Amino acid sequence: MHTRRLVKRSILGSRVYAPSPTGDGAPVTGVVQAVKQENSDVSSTTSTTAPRRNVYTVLLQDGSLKEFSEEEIASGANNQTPARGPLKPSLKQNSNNGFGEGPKGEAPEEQRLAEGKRPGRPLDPDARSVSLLEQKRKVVSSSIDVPHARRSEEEVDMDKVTAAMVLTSLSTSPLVRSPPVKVGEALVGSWKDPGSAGPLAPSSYSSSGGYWSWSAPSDQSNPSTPSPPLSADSCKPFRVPSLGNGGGGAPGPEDPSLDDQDGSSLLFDEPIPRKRKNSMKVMFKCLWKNCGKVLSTAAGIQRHIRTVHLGRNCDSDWSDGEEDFYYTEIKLNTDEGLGCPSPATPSVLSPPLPPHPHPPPLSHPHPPAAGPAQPGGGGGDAHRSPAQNSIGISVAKDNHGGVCNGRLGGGGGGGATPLSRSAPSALYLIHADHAYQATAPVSIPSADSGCGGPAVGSFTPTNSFSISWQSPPVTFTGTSVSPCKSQSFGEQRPQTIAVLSSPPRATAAISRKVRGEGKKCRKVYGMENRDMWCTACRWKKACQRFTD
DNA sequence: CGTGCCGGGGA
DNA sequence: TCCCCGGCACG
Repeated sequence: MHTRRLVKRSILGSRVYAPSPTGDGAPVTGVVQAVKQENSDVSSTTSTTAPRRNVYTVLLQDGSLKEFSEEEIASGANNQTPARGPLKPSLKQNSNNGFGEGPKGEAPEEQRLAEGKRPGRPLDPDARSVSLLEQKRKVVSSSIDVPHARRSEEEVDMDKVTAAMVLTSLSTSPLVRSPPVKVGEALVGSWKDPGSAGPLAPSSYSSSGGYWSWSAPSDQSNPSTPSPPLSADSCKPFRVPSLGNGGGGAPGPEDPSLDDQDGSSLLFDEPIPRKRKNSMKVMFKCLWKNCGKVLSTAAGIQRHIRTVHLGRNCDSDWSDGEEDFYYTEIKLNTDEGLGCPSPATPSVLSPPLPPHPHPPPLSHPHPPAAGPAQPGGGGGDAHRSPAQNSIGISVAKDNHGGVCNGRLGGGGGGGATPLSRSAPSALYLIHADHAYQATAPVSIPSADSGCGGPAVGSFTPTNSFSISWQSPPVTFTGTSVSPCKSQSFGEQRPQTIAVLSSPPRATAAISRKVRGEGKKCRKVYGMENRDMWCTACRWKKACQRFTD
């Protein structure tokens, strides 16, 4: 297919680690500017094992150009990587993964993940995928990095960053669960037999979070559980069957439905106290400061980020995965929350803007505006540095209390780990919307859940949150959360999850928004001028014009 | 009782 | 998506 072409393309511009030119041992990152091949083996481009030597011209951070051999680049950073060729495998992977295909971020991650999880894969050597993963991590984490200032620090945080990164992308790839259902509809039965709970309704995706109850047992306690059918064929099957999207085509319309389905279905894994039609919605929110753009599809948001913020409009195919970090998956109980972006609400914009010492990131002109007070973020143009790091993931939403935040950040108030840093921005955005729900950092009533034991496997952020979000605390209080249903990352390190685990469950401020004291349209204009009201008022919604 | 607004429903 | 309204909580 187009594999080869993609490969070529993706190598240039790739970020790689290279041995420090100064010899101090610290690897540096650079961008591949050119590739030269020194061997005659070039002809056999396809073989991964063929010993051929490439020389990569790498543009280092300091702006200098340097040439490295594959080995150099490899040893520079991937020394713990079990793989052989440092670049080659990854490149191949990239292309295979459909890196440039469309909704990247989606398939690739899960593929890797799936591969990693599934033992005994005959086809692709695990090493390869692993190495890719490794490489990708490095790559992205380096590129995601903010100003150059904090180099060393970054190195330290690399792990967290990368971990979170992976989570991020995972969170946007619901497909990881879908294969079993879609591919093997007939097989479903066999999977759920291990008594892994019946909620799995084969025929309806949206009915329950069957995926999760399925995945857990099969992974942990039920070694005997038959592995998913598609394991036979390594990567591609994932996408094809689940998306029904044929070749690396347009992600477009299909995604939303998938996402939504997945998202919502997962949410209802546990017996939700009540109905509610379509209260949960998975959205993807751009985390660039002042850009609260919310799209319903991962692909969409990625495209948005790529074109608008990263300035990569021309070649929509090309992506190094950076977008993944600039958006977050969020769940909305109702779209209302994020919905009210700008509507003539001067007051909304006026709140004190926190100082933003950040110099605009290279190559992106950013007005010195600040993001926080922006609710819907419908906010204007402002392209800003991404919210410090979008690793907040869907979690972000729950960071209100910040109660637990400290935990993960190591308690450091000023903690500047990428993770903790990510929280604030996201928090702002959401907080603005649900301020009323978040009051003070109240801890969860429950004894063992909540912040106390976020790391406890059973506590899953995204889901439980979304669910408990509006339901009375009571429902949540207990351990209502079922063991395994983190919406976005079933099999993630609890650590990261911990971040999310600061559930919004403020015992207080449950009910409704405090009644606004300020004047509302009704008062201001009176009934007779109803047409002058803001639409919200007209519709008996929370007034948008005179917010408090 | 007036008001703000949530939740839900109709077109 | 736009619009309306029942109904609840608050003051």
